[in-house]
Amino acid sequence: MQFEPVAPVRAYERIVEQIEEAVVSGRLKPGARLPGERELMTQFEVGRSTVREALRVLQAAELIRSRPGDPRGPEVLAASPVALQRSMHRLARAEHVGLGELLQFRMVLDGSAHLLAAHLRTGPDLSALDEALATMSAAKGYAEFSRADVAFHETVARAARNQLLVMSGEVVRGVVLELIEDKLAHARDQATLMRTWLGHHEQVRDAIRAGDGESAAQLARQALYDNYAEYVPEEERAQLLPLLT
Amino acid sequence: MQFEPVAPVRAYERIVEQIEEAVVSGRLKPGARLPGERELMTQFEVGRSTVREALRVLQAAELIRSRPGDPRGPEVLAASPVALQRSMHRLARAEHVGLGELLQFRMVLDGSAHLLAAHLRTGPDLSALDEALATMSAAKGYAEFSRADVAFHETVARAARNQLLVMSGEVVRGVVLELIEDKLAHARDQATLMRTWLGHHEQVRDAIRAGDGESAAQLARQALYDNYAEYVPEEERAQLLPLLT
DNA sequence: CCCGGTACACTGGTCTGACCAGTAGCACCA
DNA sequence: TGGTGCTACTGGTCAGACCAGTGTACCGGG
Repeated sequence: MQFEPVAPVRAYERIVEQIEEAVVSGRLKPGARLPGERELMTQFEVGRSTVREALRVLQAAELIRSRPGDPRGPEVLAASPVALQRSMHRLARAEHVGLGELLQFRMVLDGSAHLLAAHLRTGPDLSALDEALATMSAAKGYAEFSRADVAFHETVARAARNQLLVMSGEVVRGVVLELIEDKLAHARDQATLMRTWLGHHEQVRDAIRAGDGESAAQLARQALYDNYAEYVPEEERAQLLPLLT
Repeated sequence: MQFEPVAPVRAYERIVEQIEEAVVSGRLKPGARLPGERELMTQFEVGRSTVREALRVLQAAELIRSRPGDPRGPEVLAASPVALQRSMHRLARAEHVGLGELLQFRMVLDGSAHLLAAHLRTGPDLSALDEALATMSAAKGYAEFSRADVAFHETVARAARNQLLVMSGEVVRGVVLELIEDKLAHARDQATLMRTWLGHHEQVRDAIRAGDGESAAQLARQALYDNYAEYVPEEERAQLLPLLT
């Protein structure tokens, strides 16, 4: 016979549960408004501090947002990956996940996304890719180019028809960039960098158009390796190689 | 010239920042204790409710845990993926991420983990795999078998030397199982199921031992497809096929 | 000497009531 | 009609209080 540890259930937790259930199940749609705190405390029959702690938790989870002065009450937010991103970011820092692992993970995700995109892409996807490329080549300045680059990757991930891939990719991309953005900012020749990236992406686009998943994945992984591996500590670089076969 | 939206910074947020920084940077190690709430309110020079809201947020992020009555104060927790899991779970439900996407994502992660494991595995990894298999074949009852199965997958992921892969795998596995556990529980012949899984895993183990990454990845993905595809809605099943080449 | 029980100081959880800065919406005015 | 000032009300914060429950130090009995 196995028993489970028992912990007292706090009042604010019950409130979180109820509201979270309503939001996550879709009963409360994004943009909808919760009653104000004073109203909630009569509905739940608790003190305001208890209501507030519950709202704090929901706010930390990016489920709602509340601003002082708004008589319409706290707003229900659309699901977004930023909570996921925060969690992963924290975990990466706390567990001392190095750039090597991060890059390896991104090679896996991006590679798979490209593979799937090549097989599942539709006409509109291809147009979107062309458009993203055009934006990239028209970009002046590194900041703008970087935004366009993100858009390109998102387009690919979307073509792969998998939101998890889109979001995880987004998250890891963010964490990777955060770790090396200072190094990138001081890169000697940003113009050359941008031209190289653009060339890479055009190759990828062509492979996806041709439906050649293996090539697309291969190109994506190789491009990541070529551009970022120099920032990875020597001893971690070996574990990236199996992904380049 | 670009401006950014400005939002007032709440007092509790500043507290969260300070404590989170201390925890995530490792200045406060797991097991360490924070001062009690009354002590914190004098240190931060705020009221207790403000301190409490900050602690609530940190608690929701699984960074600390506090129990009433403990004179040692709130405890700093070790980094764990459960916060990540909660975020992903919420997102999966709210965005209506279907079983198809989930399974696809898991095929990507597990496949890559197996590929890497085959290339990077060491002697102890192989022993651990053998041990996990022994536990599986000795398991009596489905619950025990399932635990051993999880352990096997974790061993593989660990052999791949990538914590992100380990954790993401864990998360997705959890969500997938949650979605179909009821169907699985009523499966007609659990004994046969278990025997099939065991056979799959032995093949995988052999491929990893042989260093044949492609086969290991292939076997892992195929096994997932064979066992779970029947629960995936017909129209989503097509997008799994590109991963089975 | 060790051990089980007890008292106590203190913890976090919750409530009440209050004040403040700041907002949305409305009535008012030009 | 279009701007403008007022006002009711919001969330953020504080102070003080009570309670159930915990850890520990103390104490008495074996």
